[in-house]
Amino acid sequence: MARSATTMRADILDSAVRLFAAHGFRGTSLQDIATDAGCSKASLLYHFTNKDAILTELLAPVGPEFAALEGRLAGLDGEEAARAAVAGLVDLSLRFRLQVKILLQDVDALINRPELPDVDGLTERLTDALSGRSAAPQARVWAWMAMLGIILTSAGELTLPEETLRAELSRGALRTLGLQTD
Amino acid sequence: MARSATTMRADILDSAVRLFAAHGFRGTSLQDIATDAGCSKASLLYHFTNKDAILTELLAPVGPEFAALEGRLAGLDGEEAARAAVAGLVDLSLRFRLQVKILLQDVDALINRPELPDVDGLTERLTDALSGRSAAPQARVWAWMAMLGIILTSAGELTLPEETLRAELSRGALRTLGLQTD
DNA sequence: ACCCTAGCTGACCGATCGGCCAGCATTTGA
DNA sequence: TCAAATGCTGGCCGATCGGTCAGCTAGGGT
Repeated sequence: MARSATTMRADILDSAVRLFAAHGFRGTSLQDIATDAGCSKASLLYHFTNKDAILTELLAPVGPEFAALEGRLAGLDGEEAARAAVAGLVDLSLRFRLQVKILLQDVDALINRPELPDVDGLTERLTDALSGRSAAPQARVWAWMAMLGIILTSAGELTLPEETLRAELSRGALRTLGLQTD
Repeated sequence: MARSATTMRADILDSAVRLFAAHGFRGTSLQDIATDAGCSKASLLYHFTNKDAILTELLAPVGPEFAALEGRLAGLDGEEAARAAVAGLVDLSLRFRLQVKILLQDVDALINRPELPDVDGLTERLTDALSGRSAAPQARVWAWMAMLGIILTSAGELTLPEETLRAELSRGALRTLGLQTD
């Protein structure tokens, strides 16, 4: 027994999340993950029932976090809700950069997974919060959520310190949404 | 001879651009394209040397258009350049929605193709145009270019009339870049 | 009438994919 | 000490991938 089951699973997930983010889910083979994790392909399938289960598990922590954010937003209204949503989503996206990238790459195939947050619900809540501010709040919400996702995935090109990135993302989001920034 | 060579090539490209945009380059097989185009897989490879050649050809019109835009921007400075870039990129992205979606889905694998525009050059030019306006203009440029791309690909969710979309995209971009909007 | 050629196809190929399984090696508990 | 359980692996399977090829069919030029 080289590594404990817990360690092995963690190593596999670490390799998988990096490779999925770099080359996409379809573009990463089980052999790629195995090589990166330093074990055999068969060993992967001993610890995980199949390739999909690996994806499910590494996305698992994302869902509850988004749900919690949505719960927090439920008690707020209008501009207050929008500002809280911006702060929350920027924070979550920074903490789950690789997962966000994976989601965006195969968004059409992954969007309806049960373990993922209800993006439609979040979008709707944001749209409601901003209603009356524009003829097309829907477009703005989509716009900055998209911006948020992609910019976080440009890790290679964007070599900004995390604090600068966080500030710029929040400012850009608030501006896009038509809210005043300090 | 069922269809002329010209018609057949056009039909194949039409099927391919839609399927690549919907399911990604890797997620679309030659058989998928053939079925959609109403011919055999072997017929595809009679008209195109390989799968990659199909992608190359349907992306071909994008490169020169972006190069032309970059040329136009070369004669401008500062805010004027930024506003022209916004208008130009919004226009191009609206005209090449499917191609932009394909590019964004496999951006890491496709970014360095010779037939594609020099995105780095464009980004650099925009960054120059905005220098002095922010501590991190690079982040803003990336942000709204990303936003622009993704928002255009959300065709299913976003059912806004093109004029509204164009106006919202331009306004959002200008705001993100820190420029005033009427 | 003829043939030549352009358009097209089914059958097939090697490579690679996700996944399965019999069995080996190491640790653990009685 | 020894058997059971756990971690792990090489080898194999069927499916599917992109791509090749010999050959069929239908017009068009002479």
